[in-house]
Amino acid sequence: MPELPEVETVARLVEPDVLGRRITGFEVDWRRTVGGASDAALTAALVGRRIVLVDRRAKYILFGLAPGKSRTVDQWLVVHLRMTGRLVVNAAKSAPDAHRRFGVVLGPRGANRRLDFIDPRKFGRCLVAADPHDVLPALGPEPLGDEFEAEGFVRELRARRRQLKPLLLDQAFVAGLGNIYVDESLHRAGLHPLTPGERVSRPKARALFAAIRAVLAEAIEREGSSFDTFYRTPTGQPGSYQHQFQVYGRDGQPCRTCGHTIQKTVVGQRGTHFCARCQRRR
DNA sequence: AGCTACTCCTGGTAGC
DNA sequence: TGCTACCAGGAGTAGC
Repeated sequence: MPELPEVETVARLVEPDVLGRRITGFEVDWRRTVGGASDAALTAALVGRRIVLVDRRAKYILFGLAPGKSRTVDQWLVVHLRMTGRLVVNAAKSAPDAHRRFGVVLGPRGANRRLDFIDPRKFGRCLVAADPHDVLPALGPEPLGDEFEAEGFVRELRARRRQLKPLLLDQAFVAGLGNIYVDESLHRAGLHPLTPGERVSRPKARALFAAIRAVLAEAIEREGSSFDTFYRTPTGQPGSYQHQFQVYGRDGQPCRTCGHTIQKTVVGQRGTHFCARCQRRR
């Protein structure tokens, strides 16, 4: 599932193909993907503007749009891939994928292009807004950014009664983590997913802070994780971090640290993988 | 505050 | 082989 490393990879790889291009049109295949926005509203927000920046916040990809020859962003295209969303840049005249839900036609800079949003399960969203805050929910710090620092994290974590698994999945607590990287981070830090935040020692909380950053950075280096047919980079390549998984999807297999069998349970309706020996419950 | 349950979706797979 | 039933899961929302 696209989480921070996958979204970061998509944003980085799609950027050179779209930056500086002007939007000349769009094609809506599934209205709900654009939040129900009318063609008139989409035309007003998109057509005639140029993509002048590509950014990421949490699991959102942000396209900054500027009118005319301006470089000042006055509209945003905000994309969330959710479970099965993909972004691909195609030739403007090519036949769209059967699962395409939305396409943005990009005008001349060489051959015309089209930014296609492909999403078999239709959970993803492509929203337009004059201010991203109008469509983004409350989001915690970027785990790889400067605003994410150890002391603050330790303090916040130990102030919560919530279990670590749902707490780390909460985008308002830390932004960008999803099911895979929460399980991997907890294993690396040696913390049981059901441990309440307030029961985590200071050293363990620091270890978790470091684990989150290390896991995410390594996953970005490997362009994310691909273990089913869904996540691919915009060039069609799978990521390779799935080969580094210590617990996710490894239930029934031996822990690479201690040999104990990896378990899978359900926590808050989410499949949760852990090693009961490396991640003791206290 | 924070829990559970439900919703949105469909490709893949298990079971028969 | 062919059918049905069920599952995965990010995040928003409702109800408690």
